[in-house]
Amino acid sequence: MTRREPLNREKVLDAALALAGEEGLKGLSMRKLAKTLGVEAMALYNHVRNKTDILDGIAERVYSGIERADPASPWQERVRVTVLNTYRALARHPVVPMALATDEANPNSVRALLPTDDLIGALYEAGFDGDEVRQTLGALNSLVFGSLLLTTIGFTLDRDGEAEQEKRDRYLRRVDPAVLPNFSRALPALSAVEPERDFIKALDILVDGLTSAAASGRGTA
Amino acid sequence: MTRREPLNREKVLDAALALAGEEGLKGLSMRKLAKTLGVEAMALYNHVRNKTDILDGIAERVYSGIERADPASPWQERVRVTVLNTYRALARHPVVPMALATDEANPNSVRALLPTDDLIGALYEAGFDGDEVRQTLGALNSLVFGSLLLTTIGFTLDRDGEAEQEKRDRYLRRVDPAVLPNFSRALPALSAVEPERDFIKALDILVDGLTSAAASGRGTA
DNA sequence: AGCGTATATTTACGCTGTAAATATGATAGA
DNA sequence: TCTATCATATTTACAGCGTAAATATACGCT
Repeated sequence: MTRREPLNREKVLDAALALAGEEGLKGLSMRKLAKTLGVEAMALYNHVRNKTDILDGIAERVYSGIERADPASPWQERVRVTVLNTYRALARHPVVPMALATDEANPNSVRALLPTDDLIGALYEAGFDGDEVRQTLGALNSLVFGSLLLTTIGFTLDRDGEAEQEKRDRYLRRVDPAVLPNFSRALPALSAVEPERDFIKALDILVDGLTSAAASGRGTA
Repeated sequence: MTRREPLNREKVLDAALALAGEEGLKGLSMRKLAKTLGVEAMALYNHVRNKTDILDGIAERVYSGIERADPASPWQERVRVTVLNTYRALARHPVVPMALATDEANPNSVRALLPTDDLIGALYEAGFDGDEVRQTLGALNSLVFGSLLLTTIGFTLDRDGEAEQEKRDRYLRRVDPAVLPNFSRALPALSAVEPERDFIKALDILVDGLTSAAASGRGTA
């Protein structure tokens, strides 16, 4: 009976990310998490302050995995790439936007703020002032978060194994064309096959808008 | 001792909306809700199927309160007004976007889908096809949700009475200008005084982008 | 050998949603 | 008026949650 090697913070966060990936945010509990590690719940508290600390940890980890844009590229490209990389990193771990949206987590490290710093840098370089930077940053973040959350919800498996998707279908099939004519016309096209493609289109519209705003702001065009 | 008049679904939903407004989504529990109604928790189940039903109910109620745009106005205006009215209705009850984002609620009634139907109608009128409608609708919804969630989080009171805002301030004051130069330059401007104004700016950029897309799509300009 | 230290477990508390059984009280019919 | 019915409210109970506190275990070091 050799003693298994002890737990540590990284292993706990690994397991938490994995469990949350399978069972969602609500499915991530200290007891279940401990079980996947072959340990009792309270053992986790030797490596992690509390559950919030776990959520902060995985948020921070995912944020730290965001690839940074080439600092030599023009500011529009830097904005586009940074935001898209943020989207992609978060899309791989939908728990993170969910935990942030419900205020259960906050990425705390400086490392996690680097992409935001890049973004702000690009916006300053475009000629925006502080207020415009805040407004634009908010718009970009909102689009990322909103897109991720909206595409995430409604696709988890239910307890009894029925996919939410089926329930949603059954519900949508009831839509009365007389009452919601446009909605029912659009129904067949409404489920996005490639959410990222849709996101990119919206992002491009936004970035184009920023370009015009920047140009007129500087009187350069 | 006159018998008090009985509960009903509407009163339960009223109280739920009020309690959630004061204590947030996590603070809304069956027991606390019952207490505000002077009743035991299980009494609620005579008027409401379960907690999800309550969340669905308040979501549906808030969605039903969205003011509809003038159907005679041009499609851009209809999009703008519908989306803005959605934002305003949800901003009055931040629990609703939160519950939707975490998949704890779904507005189920046809009445709640009317604004979306209006929106889709406007987009079809602009000349978009089904895929473009889905993509655009997603972008608009994402912006609404993202904006609301991002401005909601981080401003709730903590258990011990310290405002999150102070904690955030303390944290942000640590930001090292050498590591995050752009971030720390933008810091003073980063807290939005009027989130709705920022939202409108982003919305306008998006709607302008849609106008161009619609025009080029039809070859009208 | 024995002590200190890091790690893991046990037990317990107050909270959650809600199933099931019970109690209450107003109303309708005889 | 007495009683049966029925909607409503309460009580009790259970499994789950996060985590504080006390306890147990086992390793490295002197």
